[in-house]
Amino acid sequence: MVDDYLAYRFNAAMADPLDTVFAALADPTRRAILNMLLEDDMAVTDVAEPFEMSLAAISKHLGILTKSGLISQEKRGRVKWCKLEPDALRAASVWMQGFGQFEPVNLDAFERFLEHELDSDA
Amino acid sequence: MVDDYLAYRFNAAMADPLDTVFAALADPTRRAILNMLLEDDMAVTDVAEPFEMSLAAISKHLGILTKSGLISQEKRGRVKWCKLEPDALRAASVWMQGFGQFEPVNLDAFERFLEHELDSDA
DNA sequence: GCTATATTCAACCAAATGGTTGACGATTAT
DNA sequence: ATAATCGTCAACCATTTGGTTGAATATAGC
Repeated sequence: MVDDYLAYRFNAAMADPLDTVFAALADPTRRAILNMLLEDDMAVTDVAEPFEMSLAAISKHLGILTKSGLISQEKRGRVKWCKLEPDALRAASVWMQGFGQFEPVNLDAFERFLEHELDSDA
Repeated sequence: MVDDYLAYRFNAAMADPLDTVFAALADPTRRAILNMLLEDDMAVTDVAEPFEMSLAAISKHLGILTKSGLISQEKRGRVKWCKLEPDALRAASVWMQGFGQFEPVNLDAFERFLEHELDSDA
């Protein structure tokens, strides 16, 4: 049907992208990583440096972020570069817009949130 | 310090609101519930009706949504009314805006997403 | 060819998540 | 008073999550 052409479907095998994106965002370590990548692309080791957990743990977090599409990883030589993929947030953002007409972004509030994130996570 | 006055902090006891909001949004059942409440306030039993799971399970989901602030519950008589609280999304929305200047909401895309959500979840 | 660096893999663990069922407390209706 | 309805609680279960450690696999440098 025409509907199926426009509104693509998910079978049991593939999870709704919103599931994985929101789940990825639910972890403070992962949000902190996204904030770091906002500044610049980074190697896995460098991403891990400020955190008090093992490199393997960060590697897992990066894997989750990659599966969700929020970042991409490209291996050049022996280092794997992590790059923010902000487009992946668009679906989630669009979904959220349905729940109220938010006033245009308040930059003060945004700065406070960013600040809090960096303080408490990194 | 002045900073602490403006940028309020979280101790180990209280979780970052973003944690709970994003975690709440990561579950398709809970997103479907939010979509239902977008239409109207509903009693717990009525929320549960379209789902293929127990009332107790839905009650738990509603508890999680309430803790996250995404909905509120008010008991009148023997029925507990559930009400959408879209303000809780604002923090998350603001946080997400930091990751790219999304073009103004595309309503076509939004409708497709809503449609997909309703089809696959309910 | 060795050695150091970058990253992942595999096995394991504790805690959290999402569901079930059955009993229970409140409230409403007969 | 008794019965039906609304919703939660408690105990349980399987699976997922977020972390650890130690070994393994590239790749780069000497």
